[in-house]
Amino acid sequence: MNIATWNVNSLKIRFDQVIDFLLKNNIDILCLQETKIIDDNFPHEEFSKFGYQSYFYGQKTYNGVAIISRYKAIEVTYGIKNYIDEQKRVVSITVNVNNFDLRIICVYCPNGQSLESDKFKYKMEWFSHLTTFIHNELSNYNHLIVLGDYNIAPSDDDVYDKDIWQNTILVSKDERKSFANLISLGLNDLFNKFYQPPKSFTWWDYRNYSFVKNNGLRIDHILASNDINAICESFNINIEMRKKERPSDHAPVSIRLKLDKIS
DNA sequence: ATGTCATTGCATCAATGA
Repeated sequence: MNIATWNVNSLKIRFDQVIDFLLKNNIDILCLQETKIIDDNFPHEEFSKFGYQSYFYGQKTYNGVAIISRYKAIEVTYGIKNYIDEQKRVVSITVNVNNFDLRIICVYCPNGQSLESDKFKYKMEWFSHLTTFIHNELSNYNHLIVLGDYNIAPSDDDVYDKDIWQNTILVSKDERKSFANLISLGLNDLFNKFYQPPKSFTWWDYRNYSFVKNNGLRIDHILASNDINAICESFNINIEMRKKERPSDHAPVSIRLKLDKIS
């Protein structure tokens, strides 16, 4: 089973690339962020032509998340439970595979803009509510994956230049502490399960020839409970999608699970 | 280089967010 996450920066612009990615990589479940499309305009019929169900939570202009799945959801949750947020950043589904419930939580964390910004306060508050939500979800689901654009580079290894990326948004102590705290609930960053080449990133700024210089950050993550960690057999950053004409500024990130080993 | 890209409003570009 192949599961992926991708900040597409407008589903309208990137729809054909999404289909291409799904089919070429035999993706079963794909989490999307920054769909930037209202629910009335979501192309669920187009996805269904390719055999996928869509679960979406969008708004005008900004944010917007969706899960594209070959498995029909037996449960869908919109947003973070017990947190009123007008920004559409989280959608979750439960699917039943081999008689096990698999919980998929698609997240688009706030960017925060700068450490002095009110948006940074929102980012930290939002992350705290996310952490409470995941804590609760982990007590209900043994097979759980939280994946998406976290807008946090967890360590200095996750930035192309640690002197430039120091005490700024996306790398600050507070953000890294929040991320580590989320992990400590009982999650595994699946990136760390396998050997990865140095300077592996998932996002490159559109400006300054960042991609050709590999001036990137690793801010898109797939976090999973121990039971999922145990059956994960590969982790990949699908960098080829970033090389395409008119790409998203993020590359998709994907994992493969060995379902016959699920327990 | 604050160097790109996508969206919106009311526009044939400026403002905004990332």
